[in-house]
Order: sequence, then C-alpha cells, then structure tokens
Amino acid sequence: MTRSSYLGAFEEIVLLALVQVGEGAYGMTVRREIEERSGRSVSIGAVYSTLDRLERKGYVSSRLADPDAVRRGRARRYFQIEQAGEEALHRSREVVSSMWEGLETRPDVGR
Amino acid sequence: MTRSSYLGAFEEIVLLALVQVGEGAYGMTVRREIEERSGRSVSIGAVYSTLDRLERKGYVSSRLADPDAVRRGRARRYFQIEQAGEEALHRSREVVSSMWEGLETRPDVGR
DNA sequence: TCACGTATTTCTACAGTGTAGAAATACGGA
DNA sequence: TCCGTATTTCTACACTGTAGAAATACGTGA
Repeated sequence: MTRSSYLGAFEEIVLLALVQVGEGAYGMTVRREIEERSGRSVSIGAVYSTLDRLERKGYVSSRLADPDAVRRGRARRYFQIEQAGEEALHRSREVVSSMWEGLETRPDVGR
Repeated sequence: MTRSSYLGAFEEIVLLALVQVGEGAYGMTVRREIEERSGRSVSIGAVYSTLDRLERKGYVSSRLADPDAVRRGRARRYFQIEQAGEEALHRSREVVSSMWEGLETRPDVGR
C-alpha cells in the first residue's frame, strides 16, 4: 500500500478502543473494549500486532508500566493515541461519511 | 483473515460507491464516484480487483453489457450490490458507530 | 479493409493488514 | 524453589490494497 495515510478497518477499531479506554489502556483492556462494544471476538495477538503497527506509523505511543507496581505477571505496556492517530481517525470518518451521504435513509442498504 | 465477514476499508468504500452510482455502474464510474466523494485518487486496477474479490464473496454481481450497445472499446461490465453486500455494509456501520459512541463530541479526536 | 484511437477490462505483482496461537517473560506467593 | 497468573512477544500465513502494464474490442477514416 506504499505507506498511505489510510487506516485499515481493524486499525481504526483498535484506535477507537484505545481512546474509549483512555488513561492506562493496555493490550488486554483494549481487547476487552473491542469485544464489549462490537460484540466481535478478537485474539490478543491481533490486538498487539495492530498496536505495534500503529506505533511504527506514529499513530500511538507506548510506555512500560512503572516497575514498582505490585502485581504478578509481565510488566504492562500502556498505550496512548498520538495527534497523528487522531487525525487519521478524523480522515477515515470524513471519507466514510462522504461515501454514505444520502444513503442513510435507504431501507435496503446499511440499515 | 480466514474469510471473516468483515469488510476491509477499501472494500467498504467501493461498495458504497457502487450503491451511489446505482443502475448501470461499472468500473470507470465507480472509480469516478470514489474520487469525487472522497477526494482520494485511486487506480482503476485497485477498483477492479476489489470488485472481483467482492464478487467472489457474493457481495456484488456483474453482467456484461448488451452487445448491441453502440460504442467503441471493450464491453462494459456492470456491477450491482447483492443483499449480502448490503448486510455487510450494515454490519460495518454498526461496529464502527458503536466504537465511536460518546466520542463524537470530543474536540481532540476525530473532529 | 486496415491501421488507429478510444474505452474498458484483465493480469500480475508485491507490500501491507488481519488474525490466531504458541511461546516467552516476570513476578508474588505457597 | 516451584507454580500459577498476567501479560507481552513472536511467528506465520491468508487476505486486502494498490499500481501499472497489457490485452481486448469496437467504430471510423483513409
């Protein structure tokens, strides 16, 4: 795709879940958010690789949890959306809604 | 992706363009519709391969133009959306809007 | 009738996305 | 020290996104 600035369908979903979870979002909570809102079940691997790709493009950033956190298991990696990610979300939305324009009321399509 | 019933981002755009053009849509008009509405330029090859894939999934169907059509060039192939395509569009819309829920008014994201 | 221009589809190729599942990591507690 | 638990990381592969070149086919003017 030659590094276009368009989001893939699942990338958009992951980005939105990240925003919905907000402060302190990490892999597991992002997955839960997607499953709860969309009713669609996704593997944790799918979430992480998408998050990684989004990070490579500068749409999200991540940091490891403070090491003093008292809990078991591997350290969490917290994610947050970056400005570029917000812009990409904005563009996706604009494009899709301009494509929908005028069709919303058609009972045969989309609703 | 193991044949999930989810549409890719570009598949959704092509499907919507098809509906917008309506009766007598074919490759070139679908492309024009996408370019006009989204402001995004796409190659004709991209449109056709997406249309082909959608057809294989049963989301659209096509038929060759009547041979008596008086015009030059290769015969047109007209496309139309199928019920399954309308349903897929519907599902995409539902999922994305449930992911957006509550964020529409946030000035930092998406608008 | 034949070379041409034009309209359109088809083919090919490859980078990027979607996705699952298994493996690795790391820590607190018995 | 071993174990269970929480979480990330790795790996692999099918599918999607995309461009561009090639093929096809017909009407027309010479």
